[in-house]
Amino acid sequence: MTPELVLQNIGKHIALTQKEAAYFVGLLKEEEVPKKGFVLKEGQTCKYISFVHSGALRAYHLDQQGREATIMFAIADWWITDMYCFINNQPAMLFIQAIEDSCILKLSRDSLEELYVRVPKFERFFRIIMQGAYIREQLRVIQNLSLPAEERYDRFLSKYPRIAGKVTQKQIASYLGITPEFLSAIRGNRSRGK
Amino acid sequence: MTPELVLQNIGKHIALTQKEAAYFVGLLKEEEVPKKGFVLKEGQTCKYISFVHSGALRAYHLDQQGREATIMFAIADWWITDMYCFINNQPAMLFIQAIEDSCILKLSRDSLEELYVRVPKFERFFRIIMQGAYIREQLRVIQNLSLPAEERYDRFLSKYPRIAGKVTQKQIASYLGITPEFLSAIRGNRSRGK
DNA sequence: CGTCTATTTGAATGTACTCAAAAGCGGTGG
DNA sequence: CCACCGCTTTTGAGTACATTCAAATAGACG
Repeated sequence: MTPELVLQNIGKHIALTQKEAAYFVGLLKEEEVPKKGFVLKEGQTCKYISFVHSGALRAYHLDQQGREATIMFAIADWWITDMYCFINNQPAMLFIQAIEDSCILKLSRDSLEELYVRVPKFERFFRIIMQGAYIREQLRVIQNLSLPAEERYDRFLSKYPRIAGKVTQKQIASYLGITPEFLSAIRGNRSRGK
Repeated sequence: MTPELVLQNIGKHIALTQKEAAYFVGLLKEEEVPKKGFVLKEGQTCKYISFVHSGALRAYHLDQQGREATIMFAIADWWITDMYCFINNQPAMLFIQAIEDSCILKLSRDSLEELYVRVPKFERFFRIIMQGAYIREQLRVIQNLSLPAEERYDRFLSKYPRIAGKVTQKQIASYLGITPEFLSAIRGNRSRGK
């Protein structure tokens, strides 16, 4: 796996010298994750933030009644982790699982701290990443509060068409906060024209 | 109003020299906002991110049916803005209104960009602020998806006791994503011991 | 092929909403 | 200081959106 994609991802927001790029790449750990393999399980220490080089991952939370709530999907060119636990060194609340065979680049918390010191431009890079993540979550909260399930489904499809093609309806339902049965009903109405 | 509180807020994450602090303070614009006054209205350009020096603000979104969804509350020592619109120069989606007489310090987008260039430590500061905001929103999404209204209410009270004391039930209901009538019913059950 | 899981369908149920009206509370002006 | 007005909160009846449970069908994978 060449590090081109991740360097390109970073290049969208900051410019690195050859040396800086080489140093950064040296901090990354490659990992191949087979479909259904776990990058993180609840209760483990979340040591890494991961860049998805190829494939697709899903982060979800299991509640007391054993129901899954999908927190996010990540396809190629996205970053994913259990941010709360990564930052606060807490046992993970989330499972992160491969939806298809995937290839990721992991950056540990310690490496990241070192990176911030050695190449402060990365403070900017991750400021922009965090900002984007915050905005997306906030838009999601607004939509969850103010739109009915059917419209949330529409918006999901139009906002994330590439993801929609890779995941099951059950997973979409758990992202939208509804049951698979109800999502099926929504789709049923729709195809019958009403 | 002395700038001590905001400097202390920043001092939690980065250390500034006298000069840097003075430069930063020079970028801020003070504003007194009376109870029920607006810091931002939907459709306006959101030019500022605001630090709450005293008082309390509420950000909310109005949907097509005219229902309010409360996005966040901010009391002294918090930062607030319509982040999506602040960052992307879009017309505001949110109203930001004072819940009580408040005093805020506003930092414009242009000033902030300049600040990032002149004092790059602020990249770190806002990286940490954004990170915290992202984590809070993500936890909120998890709880909205996996907890019933009654438990979300409990958690709100225990997580934000200082806010709970300042706001109406109607506002709490709109933060939790339920109607005021239903929140009232929850509270009714509770006081009757069940 | 056969097994496992995802999806669909339908009936019964529950959680939360709407609408309406009464009661409470806070602020304002006479 | 009290009376009134407007808004919040409570209460209740009827309703709607979404869930649960169960079973049938369809797809994916070894």
